[in-house]
Amino acid sequence: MRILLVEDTVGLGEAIQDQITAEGHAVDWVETISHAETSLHSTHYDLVLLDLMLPDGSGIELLIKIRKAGKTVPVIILTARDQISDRIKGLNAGADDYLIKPFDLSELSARIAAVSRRYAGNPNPLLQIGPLEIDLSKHLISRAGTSINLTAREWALFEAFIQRPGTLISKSQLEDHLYAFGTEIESNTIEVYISRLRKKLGRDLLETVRGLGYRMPC
Amino acid sequence: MRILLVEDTVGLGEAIQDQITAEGHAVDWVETISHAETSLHSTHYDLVLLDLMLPDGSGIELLIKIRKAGKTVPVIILTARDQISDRIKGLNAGADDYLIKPFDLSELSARIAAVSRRYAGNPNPLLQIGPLEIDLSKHLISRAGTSINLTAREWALFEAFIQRPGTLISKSQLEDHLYAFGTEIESNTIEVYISRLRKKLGRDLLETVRGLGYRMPC
DNA sequence: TCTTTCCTGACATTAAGCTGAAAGTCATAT
DNA sequence: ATATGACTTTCAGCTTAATGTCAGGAAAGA
Repeated sequence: MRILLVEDTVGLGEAIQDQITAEGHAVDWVETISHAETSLHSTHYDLVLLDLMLPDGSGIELLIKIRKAGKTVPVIILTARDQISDRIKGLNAGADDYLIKPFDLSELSARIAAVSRRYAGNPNPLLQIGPLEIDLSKHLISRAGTSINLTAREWALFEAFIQRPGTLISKSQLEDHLYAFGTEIESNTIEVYISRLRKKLGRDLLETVRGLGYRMPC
Repeated sequence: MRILLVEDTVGLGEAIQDQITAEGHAVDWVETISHAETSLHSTHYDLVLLDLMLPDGSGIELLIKIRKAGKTVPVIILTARDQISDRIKGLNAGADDYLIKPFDLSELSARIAAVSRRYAGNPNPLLQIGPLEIDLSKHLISRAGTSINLTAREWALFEAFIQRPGTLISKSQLEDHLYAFGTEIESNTIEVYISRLRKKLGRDLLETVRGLGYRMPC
């Protein structure tokens, strides 16, 4: 895989570069948004690692530009813990995953591996679950030809089930999947979103296992 | 295997870390409950080694939290000899094994090996018991293709038998398995649940040993 | 037979989950 | 700036399922 790393903290940038290189990927490391744009124009990347605090602007802007240009390259955002609201913005803007700084390099490797499995393996994975057709890379769902729109949160929740079909997933696991570390949820948000997903995608898409969690039948 | 070591005695922590690392496992060593929680949130562990006397509380509390969150990660408790009553609490809270300090490092290795055989060996254990197929990780039971739903309590009880097939298990042991330390049961609840399990899973699944307990034939 | 232990249907109570709607956030257009 | 609309979160009332208890009957052992 060829990876573009956009990060202006030199020490962290080097560490990430070393790690990824050691795993056999090709890394281009740039420190500004403008350099990143240049690189993205001239080269095809399989993955972008994007810091949000950059000298010439916010990484979010770059992400938005990338998506507006119709590029589907997966983007993983690297963000500091105190900018959790960025997470939402990023999800809305089309990020694929998040890492909260400081993070473990092995954690980064795992996410990269996940992305490479999800995308590189089959460039346009079309899942079929029941009557639903799901295009993971484009965040599109359709049933019988008509497309269904999910909001960022709804998609994030749905994704948790897609990744582990048939598996029982507890509410706290779902919270971990939806919310950045440290975010406290003090209501039945998960239940509400389960309800919305069912309404949009079909009542029998998600099975309740009372007291334990939810499961999407394979 | 990736192992989380929660231990605040520096000397002991180092010794354990060295030993485990030498055996090829990955160890994350933290010294407080709050750090342990952080790590558990961000990373998947195959095993937790948990000291009970920690600067910011008792390891038991952490263990209870882990189990309440529905996580089944195996936990081995490291405790001093004079806190044996903790042993009871720990077992009730869902610990998998115990080591009394001071312990031999080779003893620790043996326990870790046992756990790794039990869990990591078959990541998706599919048990076959009589006509039943049991997928432990997915909490699924099926007989002749049709799936059977168990409630949380029923599953917990069934689990006790799965873990020790062929073994005679007394009613009080089953109560210990089902109920948190301190919960008093003043009725024939266990009998009722045995009855319910038999109804759902088959009459001859569980054998009554009058006056002593129950046994699941292997 | 008598006693003890166990089984199981029924039921009140409690807990978990569902969902419409209000309130709060944020992004974009005016 | 302000308004608008989309999305998110919380709340409250409701529905449904699980739980623990009891009681009467069945089975086992003496």
